Amino acid sequence: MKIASFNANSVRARMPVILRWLDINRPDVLCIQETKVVDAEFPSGEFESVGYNSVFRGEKSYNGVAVLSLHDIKKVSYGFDGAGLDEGSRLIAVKIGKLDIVNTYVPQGTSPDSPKFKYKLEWFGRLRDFFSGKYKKSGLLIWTGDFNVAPDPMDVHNPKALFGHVGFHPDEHRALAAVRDWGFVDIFRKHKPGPGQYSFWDYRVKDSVARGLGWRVDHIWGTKAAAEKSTDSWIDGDPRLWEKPSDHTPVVAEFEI
DNA sequence: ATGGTAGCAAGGCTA
Repeated sequence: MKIASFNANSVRARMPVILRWLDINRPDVLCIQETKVVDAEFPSGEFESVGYNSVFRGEKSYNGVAVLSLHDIKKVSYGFDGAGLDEGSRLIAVKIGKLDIVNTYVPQGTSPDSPKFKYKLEWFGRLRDFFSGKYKKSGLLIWTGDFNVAPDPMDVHNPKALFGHVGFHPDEHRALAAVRDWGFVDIFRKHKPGPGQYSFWDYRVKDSVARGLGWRVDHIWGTKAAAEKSTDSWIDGDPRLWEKPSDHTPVVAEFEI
């Protein structure tokens, strides 16, 4: 089973990139964030025509999450409450085969002095409660998506300069670690322990990709049982270099399931 | 990288 996560920064603007990447890689599951589209306009027909089922929850202009799969997508729920009345467009949970999969677009936080930053920290707390209330630590659970946090100094290109910035702030590290300590393993890091591996390069930084000015904020984590089933994980930097790219690129993990 | 680019949607917000 090959599972991938991609912050598309608009699913409609990114259709050529997504379809090209699906054609090359044929993942069993693709989790998408920042779809930026209401459900009525989600391009499910285009995905279906290339073999992918899809479930999704979005809103106008902002946020939005989706899961595409070659297989049946079961036990679909939206947001922390399951119905999507609260945070429906940032969290979608599914079951595909033996794997429970939770796809999140964590609030970005804007800046540490913003109310949105506090909201981001609280969001991680609600997410931990969501996991502890709905899943077993011993189960086969994957948490993936844009976490909007680089967990470790090696996950940013300049940890000294960026320390304390949104995305690499000690309060975020504590909040993320509290979710991790419920029972998650960083599956990418299990397979690729070295530095310099990024999933996001800011559009606003000139030649950010060529100059290596990236961040690793997109993740595939799993319970111990899921991590033990993983056989490899990598970041595919190619789509960030294609025409009309997202500012993120896909992260992938394979499982012997 | 305190400036810059991209997306949505039609001006300003979000990232």
